[in-house]
Amino acid sequence: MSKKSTQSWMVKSEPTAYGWSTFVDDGRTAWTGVRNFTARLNLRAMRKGDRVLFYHSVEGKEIVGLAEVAAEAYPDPTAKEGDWSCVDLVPVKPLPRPVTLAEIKENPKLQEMKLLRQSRLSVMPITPAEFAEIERMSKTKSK
DNA sequence: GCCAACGTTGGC
DNA sequence: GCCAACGTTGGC
Repeated sequence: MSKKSTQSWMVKSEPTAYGWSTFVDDGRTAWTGVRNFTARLNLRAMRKGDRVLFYHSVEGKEIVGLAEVAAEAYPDPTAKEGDWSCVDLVPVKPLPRPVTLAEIKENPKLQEMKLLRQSRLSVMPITPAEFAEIERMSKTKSK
């Protein structure tokens, strides 16, 4: 039998539009509104149980929590035209402390992250090494 | 099919 | 508020 591999991802959201605390209050949310082909590809590659880092863009500019894919890609009900997808996410836990964009920029191990390389992408894959590093940072005091 | 113009995102 | 990066659109 084969062990299911768990992929890691990151989604970005402006906290004024939809922040972590609202997400926690909701308990579950459909990640709708993505209108970018690369992001759509990533949404469709998500598998139930995959880990998803939740990043606050514009205000905060930090990774605040961990979520999980609860439902794989299905047609985005908010799309009036075009072929767009969404997934369902559930919050798992807040990070012990947020990991800021500034810290990520300073970490040599995280220089290849899409967050830095392609700042406009709102749904992106995270490598296992990057995920582990972010997890480690979140358990360590910021300077 | 190229490329200039324009719109959007998101950091600063 | 500005601007860089990037995606999309439309003229040719």
